Amino acid sequence: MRRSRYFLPILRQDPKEAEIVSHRLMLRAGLVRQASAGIYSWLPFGHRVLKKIERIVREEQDRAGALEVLMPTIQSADLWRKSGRYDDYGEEMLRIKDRHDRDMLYGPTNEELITDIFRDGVRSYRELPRNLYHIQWKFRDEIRPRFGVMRGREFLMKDAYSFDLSAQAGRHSYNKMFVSYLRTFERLGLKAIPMAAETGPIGGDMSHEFIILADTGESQVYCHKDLIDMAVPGDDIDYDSDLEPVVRRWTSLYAASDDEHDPARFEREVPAEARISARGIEVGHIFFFGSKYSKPLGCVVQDGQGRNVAVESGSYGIGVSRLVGAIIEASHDGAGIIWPESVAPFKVGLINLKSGEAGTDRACDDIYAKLSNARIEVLYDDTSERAGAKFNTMDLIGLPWQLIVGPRGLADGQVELKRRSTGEAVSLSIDDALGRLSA
RNA sequence: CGGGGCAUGGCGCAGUCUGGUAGCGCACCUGCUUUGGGAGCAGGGGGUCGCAGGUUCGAAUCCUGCUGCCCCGACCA
Repeated sequence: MRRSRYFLPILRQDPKEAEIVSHRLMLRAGLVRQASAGIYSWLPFGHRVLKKIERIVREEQDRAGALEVLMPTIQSADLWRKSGRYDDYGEEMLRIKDRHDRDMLYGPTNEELITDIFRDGVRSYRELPRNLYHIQWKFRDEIRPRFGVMRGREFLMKDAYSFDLSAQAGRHSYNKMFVSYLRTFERLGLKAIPMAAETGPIGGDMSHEFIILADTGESQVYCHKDLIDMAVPGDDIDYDSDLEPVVRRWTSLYAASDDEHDPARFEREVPAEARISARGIEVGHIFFFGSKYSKPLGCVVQDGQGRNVAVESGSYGIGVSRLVGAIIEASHDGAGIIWPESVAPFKVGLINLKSGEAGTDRACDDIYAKLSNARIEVLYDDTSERAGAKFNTMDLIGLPWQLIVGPRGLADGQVELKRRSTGEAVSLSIDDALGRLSA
C-alpha cells in the first residue's frame, strides 16, 4: 500500500481525552476514532489489526475442534425472560423496542441464544460433545466506559459454548479451551497467565481469567514468576488426548487476581524471590456453568439409557477488540507502537527519504513491486514529507521492519533495514534486504 | 450512580473574571528555497464559539435550562 493512497490520519499531538498509552497511540496512529462514549469506528489501519487478531483466534478455536457460527447482535427478550436474566442483567443490557413494540435487546452475550439453537438441533448424547463459537459485536452499557477500546461499551468478542453429557466430559471441553487460549495468546505475542477466578454456581476450580501483565492494567494480580516463561503447548498438541497434565502444570503455581488473592497462601506457596505482584489486563475468561441455562431452556439430550438429561455447558470468551489495546499496552515505547509480527497491520514500512528524486523513486518503486509480488505486506511512504517526519511517523505506527532508502545509501548500492523493536539497523544491498524480509 | 472538570477551525490551546463583532501553534492549500530524525520564508483557505432560551444597543464572554465528553470512586470481556 502506498501511503499517498492510504487513509492514515496521524495526530501529532495527544488528544486530551486519551489518558492511557494504548488509547493515545490508537488515536494518534489512526487506528480508531471515537463515535460516542465507549463506541469506536475502526479505520483501515486498526481494522487490519483487528482482523489479524480475529484470524489467529479463529485458527486456534478451529484447531481445538470448535465450530464457527454467527449469531445476531439483536436478540428477542423472550429467551432472556426464560433464563431469568432479563431482569437480572440490569442496566448494562441495552433494551430496544421494535416497531411492533416487541422487547428486543442488543446482545451482551449469547448463552441463551446458543442454548436455544443447540436444543433445536440435538436430541442424542451421541452428538455430544460439541463446541460452537462466534466472533461478534457485543454491547454492554457500562456505567463508565474508559481506556478507549479496552473498556468500550461496544466490543468485539469471541465467545464459545461447550455442550457435554456430564460434568466430567465438560471438564475435557474446558481443558481444550484452556490449552487453546494459551496457544492463542502466545501467537499474539503476549504472555498471558491463567488465574483462578470466581467460580459461580458450580464451584470447583473451573473458571480462569487469562491476564497479561502491563503497568496500566485494571486489576492487581499476584503470581509465581515461573508462569511468565512457562512453555506453551506446540502445534503438535492432540486435543483428543488427556489435557489434564498441561492444565495441572499451569495451575499448580500460585496465580490470582485481587478478588481471589489469599496473601497467606501466596507467602506460604511462593518463595519471596519468585513472588510477582503486578498490574494485569484480562483478555480472556473461561468458565464452566453446568446446566444453568440448559435447565430453564429445556436443552436436554437422551443418554444411553433413554433418559432425558440437561446438557452441561461452559462458556469461553476472548476480548478481540480489547486485545488491540492490550497488545499496545504490552508493546510500545516512547516513540510509539511496536507491533508483534503476527498482528502487525503491515510487516514492513518502506521509507523513501527523498521522494521526487528520480533514482530514489525508481529504487523504491522497484522494491515496492518486489515485496508486493512476494506477498509481503508493505506500507510504502511515498509522500513528499521530509525524512524526519517519515521516521517519526513510521516509529509511531510501529511496523516491525523499516526499509530505509535514500540517495546517499543508494550511491553505494546500500539500503538500511531497521527493526522497530530493538532499533537495530543494518546497511545491506537491496537483494539482501529483500532476502531477509522474505525469510 | 456519587464527586470533580471540560466544550472556541482537523488536533492542542488562548480569549470568558472586566460584554464591543474571534486569535495562536500544529495540520491543510499555493509558490520559492530546502531535504538522512517532526525545515525556512511569503501568500492563502477554513470557525452556527455544544444546543435552546433570556438580559443588553451589542453576548464566545452575563443569567437559566439542556446535551455531549473526560477524570476519580463503586461495578465489569
